[in-house]
Amino acid sequence: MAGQNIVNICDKCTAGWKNFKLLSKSELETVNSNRYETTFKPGEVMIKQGSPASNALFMATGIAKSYIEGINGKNFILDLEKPGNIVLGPGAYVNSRHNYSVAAITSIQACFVSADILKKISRTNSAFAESLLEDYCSRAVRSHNRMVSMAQKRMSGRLADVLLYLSHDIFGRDEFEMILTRQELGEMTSMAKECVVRILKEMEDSGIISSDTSGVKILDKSKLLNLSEKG
Amino acid sequence: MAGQNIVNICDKCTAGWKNFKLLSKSELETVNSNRYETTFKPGEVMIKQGSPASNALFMATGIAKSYIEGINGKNFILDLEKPGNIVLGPGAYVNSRHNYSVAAITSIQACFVSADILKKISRTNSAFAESLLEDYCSRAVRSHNRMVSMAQKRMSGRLADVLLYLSHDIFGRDEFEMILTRQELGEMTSMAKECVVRILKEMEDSGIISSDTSGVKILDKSKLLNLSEKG
DNA sequence: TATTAGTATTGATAAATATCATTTATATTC
DNA sequence: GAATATAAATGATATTTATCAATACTAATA
Repeated sequence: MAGQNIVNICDKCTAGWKNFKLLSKSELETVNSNRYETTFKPGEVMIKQGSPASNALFMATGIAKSYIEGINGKNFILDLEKPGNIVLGPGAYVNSRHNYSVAAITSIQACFVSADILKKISRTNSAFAESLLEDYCSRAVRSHNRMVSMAQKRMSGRLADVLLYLSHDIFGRDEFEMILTRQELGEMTSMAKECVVRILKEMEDSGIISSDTSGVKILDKSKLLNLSEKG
Repeated sequence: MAGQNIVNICDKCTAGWKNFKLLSKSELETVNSNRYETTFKPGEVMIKQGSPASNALFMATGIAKSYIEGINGKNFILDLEKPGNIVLGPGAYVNSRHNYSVAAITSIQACFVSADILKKISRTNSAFAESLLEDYCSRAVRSHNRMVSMAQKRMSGRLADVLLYLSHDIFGRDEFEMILTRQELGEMTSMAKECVVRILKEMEDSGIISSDTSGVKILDKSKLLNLSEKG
């Protein structure tokens, strides 16, 4: 088994996927004896778009980005992955290829588990299968929200959405480390990095946030929510 | 049972969802005796965003649009639904609410089936559960493609994508009836209806398509593909 | 047929956003 | 600590896209 044992057995892993508790003892043992712990440094690619979707990825620690390698080498960041997340892209059930890449943003500890084993378990454990459905569906709902944000909001609204996402869904705090570069913020919001800089400055000038390269603090959440809603 | 019997029993329905063949005789009977056939006129709302996700919708004939009612009454069209499609939005596995609306574009014959019954069957029939996973995953892959299209392509590229989608995925022909208004084409591509008009005209002027209000014919598919790729 | 409502079209203009060039800051490495 | 690379910031400008206003078209209906 590769790497140091950050998680001795899956059911005791502090970052265990919530749905692992749906597994029987023997199923858990199967998963446990077929997982590969790995660590990643910031920037390292964990899953490569186009490669066979043979493994799911469980995030134990750190933050990663799921992103599509699009046109002319431009990326589009679909989502951020945090501890407790399972990353088993939809390609696993479509063409057995990863349809997006995943790369480490911070240092990461993670486990790879065979997608075939998870699929097999889902065939005999219906609660587990349903939990996979719930996972895909949650991501679908979030995708839909992203699409509306992109289609119907102007830059400040889209950037407000990402700041609220970081604050609420990733860090759970109003003050957080800015783990994304301006470039990456642009790849999440469909805007040029220079525009990210300008809009952040505007938000700072109007007292909505305080911000430097390394962190953001939300000073006036209601104004930020207003920006998000008014587009 | 409401409406006239366009589909006598589900396993014989000519527009049957491909995954119905995974059901046992008794499961099929359960579905069959708990479905409600309905017809819709163009424009009628079949599923309303925000309402309880108590039913799935099976498309028997006609074309519908799945759309999110977004900001300031603006819609965003997620997808078109054609015969053979099942529409069981992801909300069914998230918060039991429909997270988007579905409305008839053409005249439509469809069946409603209880979402609870489908969920229940999926718990004992793992092949059926897996087919649901495949369905959600296919839609996820398409969502991702849409997002890249919106984020990284200019208007002509996005509109090319929609024309190719209509041609390839909905009609299966190079010449097809234009069932969407310019407004709706804009709601699929995130552009103003006036711009849709102008880009269509440009495509016509450059010999890529011929087009009038009622129909489109793709004259030069390679140029259209090129537009789609070059953004 | 006249009327009406919705849709499509067109041109002019305004607004939003991207790009380019340059400078400054920050971090990393030797 | 100097050298280098990467990211951030800034201003000027070009491009893209939306909006507005007006007109033409189409289809349904009284």
